[in-house]
Amino acid sequence: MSANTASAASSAPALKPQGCTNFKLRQLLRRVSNHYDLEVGKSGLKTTQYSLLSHVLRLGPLRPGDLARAMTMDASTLTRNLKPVEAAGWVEVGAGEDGRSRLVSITEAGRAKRAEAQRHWRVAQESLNDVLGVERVLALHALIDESLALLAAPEGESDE
Amino acid sequence: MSANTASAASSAPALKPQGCTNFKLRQLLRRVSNHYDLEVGKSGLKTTQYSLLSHVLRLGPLRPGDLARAMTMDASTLTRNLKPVEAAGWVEVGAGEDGRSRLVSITEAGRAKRAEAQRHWRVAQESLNDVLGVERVLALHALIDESLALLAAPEGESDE
DNA sequence: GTCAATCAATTGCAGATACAACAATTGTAG
DNA sequence: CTACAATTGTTGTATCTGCAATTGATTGAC
Repeated sequence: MSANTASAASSAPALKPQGCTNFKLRQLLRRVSNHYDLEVGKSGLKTTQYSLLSHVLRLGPLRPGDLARAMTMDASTLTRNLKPVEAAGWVEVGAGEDGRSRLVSITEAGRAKRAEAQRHWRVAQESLNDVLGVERVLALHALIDESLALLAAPEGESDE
Repeated sequence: MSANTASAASSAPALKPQGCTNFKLRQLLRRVSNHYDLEVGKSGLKTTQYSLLSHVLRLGPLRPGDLARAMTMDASTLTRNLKPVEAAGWVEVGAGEDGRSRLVSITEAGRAKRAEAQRHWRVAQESLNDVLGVERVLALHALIDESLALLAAPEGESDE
């Protein structure tokens, strides 16, 4: 795996990456977000809200904490992101088993809105595939997935 | 799911990308941002502020609009992001030639702070290179740069 | 049975992001 | 010289983001 500095490789002069990965990612996200929002926004959903609804739909009723973990975001961020979506009646946040935990579920209106937004999302995704080229998008996805796996949460969910 | 993923797209019918590029990018940015912030934060700068300072340093005194364009962000975002950095005395926003335009420049304190932060940034970048592998980071940078070029701003910045 | 440690979620705080609307200035046509 | 368009930047509004501290509830230790 860690083929570090392939010794005397013919084509790998082992150049160091130039520029800041964080900044580059931010730049790209801004552009890509804008691209999706232009399309998904037609449904009245922000693309972030579409992602949120999709996760709640797929992962069924679940606790906020688990949802946040599944989406790789801070629990407090999720709490706030749920607010407008809940206010719109697209999700419900009810009581969980514990008195401390809750359960997030999608509503009927949420299902409908999500389905509507999905059509727009698909257009946006196809359009992105066209602009960037399917192979590039595939490569990007693969890199992101690999990177996410390597940058696992600081939390210890493995053995302990 | 399929066990293929041979990647070689020589003649394959090109499978479609799975998942939402926007969401994936957001996930990765969250993790990567956190990674940088843990290190750069030691200098008292957010990584975004480090990027801002670096651009002001490199592009010399320049107008907010030009800076925003260079950083691929909305002008209004820049206005606000400048606030805390200006309040800390790291940049100055003075009058431009026009009565309407201004000029953003880095201060001495800003230069010092940026140099300090740069040392931390370098640690974070090297660390990221280690965790992800230099080749992966290089590939990611290349993909991002290509994608940014293809997703050029809607504005007409043609001919130059 | 009581109290501390733990867990789940929220709130305080600070910043990042952008679209739309606005204000100020400058350029230009008439 | 005036009225209108174009340029430049900032606010209003809304959302996204996360760390630290807090609230509320459960569990574990004694």
